[in-house]
Amino acid sequence: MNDSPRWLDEKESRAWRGYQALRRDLDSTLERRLSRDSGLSAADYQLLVVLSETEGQRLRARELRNEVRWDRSRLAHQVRRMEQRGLLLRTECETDARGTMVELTPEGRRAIEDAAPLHLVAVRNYFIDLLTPEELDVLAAIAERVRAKVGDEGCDE
Amino acid sequence: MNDSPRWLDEKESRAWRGYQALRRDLDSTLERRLSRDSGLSAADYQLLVVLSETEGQRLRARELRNEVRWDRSRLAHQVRRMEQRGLLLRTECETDARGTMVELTPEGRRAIEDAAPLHLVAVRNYFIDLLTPEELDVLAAIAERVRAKVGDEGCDE
DNA sequence: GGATGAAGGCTGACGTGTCAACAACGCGCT
DNA sequence: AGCGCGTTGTTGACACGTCAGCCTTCATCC
Repeated sequence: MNDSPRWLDEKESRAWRGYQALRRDLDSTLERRLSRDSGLSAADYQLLVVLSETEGQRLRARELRNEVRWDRSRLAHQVRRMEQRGLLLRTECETDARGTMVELTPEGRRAIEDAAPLHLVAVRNYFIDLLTPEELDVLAAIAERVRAKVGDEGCDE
Repeated sequence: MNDSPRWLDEKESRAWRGYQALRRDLDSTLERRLSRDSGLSAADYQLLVVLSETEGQRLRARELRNEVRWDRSRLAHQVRRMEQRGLLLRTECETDARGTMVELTPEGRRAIEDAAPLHLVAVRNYFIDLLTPEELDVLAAIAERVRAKVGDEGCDE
C-alpha cells in the first residue's frame, strides 16, 4: 500500500500527453471532415468499408463483429440506425436461425465509394504524409506491442 | 477530379491500422479500469485533475475549457452531471456575471486522490513502460507535428 | 424426446458528445 | 441612456457507446 507511485518523468509525460492530444485532435478532425464531406460517422464508415470489401456485400453479424471488434449491442444499435437510413439491410441467416445477415444496399455502396477517396486524402493530409518511414515503423511497432499487452488480459470473446 | 487517389502502401497501412487499433484497445482498457477501480469516467478524471492542480481548487468555466480543450456545451453537460454526483459545485463568478465558477468538493478531492495512483499504474503498465526512450521521443514528435497541422485549420476558439 | 447451458442477437436505460438555438451579460459606440 | 455585437453559459434534440437483462435457437447430455 504505497500511495506515492513512480510518476511520469519529463520524457514520459511528453509522450503520454502527446498521445492524448493526438487522439483528441486527429480523431475529431477526421471525423468532422468525414461527416461534412460524406454525412457518415466513423462508425458508419467502418462498417461500410468491411461490407464493401466482402464478396457479395453481405456478412453474418457475428463475422462483422469480429472484423470491427465491437460487442453485440453496439453493432445491433449501429446496424438498426444505418438500416433506417437505407445504407444497409438485415435479412435472416439461412443456416442458423439465430443469425442475422447484414447486407450493403446500393445506396450504402454509393456512400462508401464516394466517401473513401475523400477520407483517404484526409488521412494522408493530417497524418500519414506527415510521418517519415522510420516513424511509420515505430508507430506500427508500438501499436503491436501495446495491443499484445492489453490483449492477453482484457480478452473478452 | 481524380477518383483513384494514392492508396496506402504496406508500411503506411500498418501504421494507420495500428494507430486505430491502438486507440481503440488502449483507451477502452484504461477507461474500463478507471471506471472499475474508481467509478470515474475519463471525462470525470480529466476535469478532476485540472481542478485539483489549481490553487483554491476552483476555476472559471472558461479557463477550465481552455485546459481540457472542450467546447462550451460539453463542459456544461459534464459539470451538471458531476455536480449531481457531488464531485464538484457551481457558484457565480464575482467579477463577471456571465461567468460560472467550478469548484472541487471534498468528495471530489478524495475521488481524484484515490484514483490518480491507480490510473498512473495502469498507464505505465499498458503503455508507457512498454516503450523505449527512443519510442517515447518519436511518439511525442509525431503528436507535436500532427497537432501543428490540424491546429492551423480547425482552429476554433 | 426433454432439460440444461451456451451462443447469437435485441432492447432499454443511462452516460457521453455534438450541434443549433437561446438567454444573459459586458463592452463600445453614438 | 440606448443600440449592436461579441462572449459566456445553458438547454434540448439527437447520435453514439456501454451495461444489464431478455428471448430465441443450437448443441449436448440424460
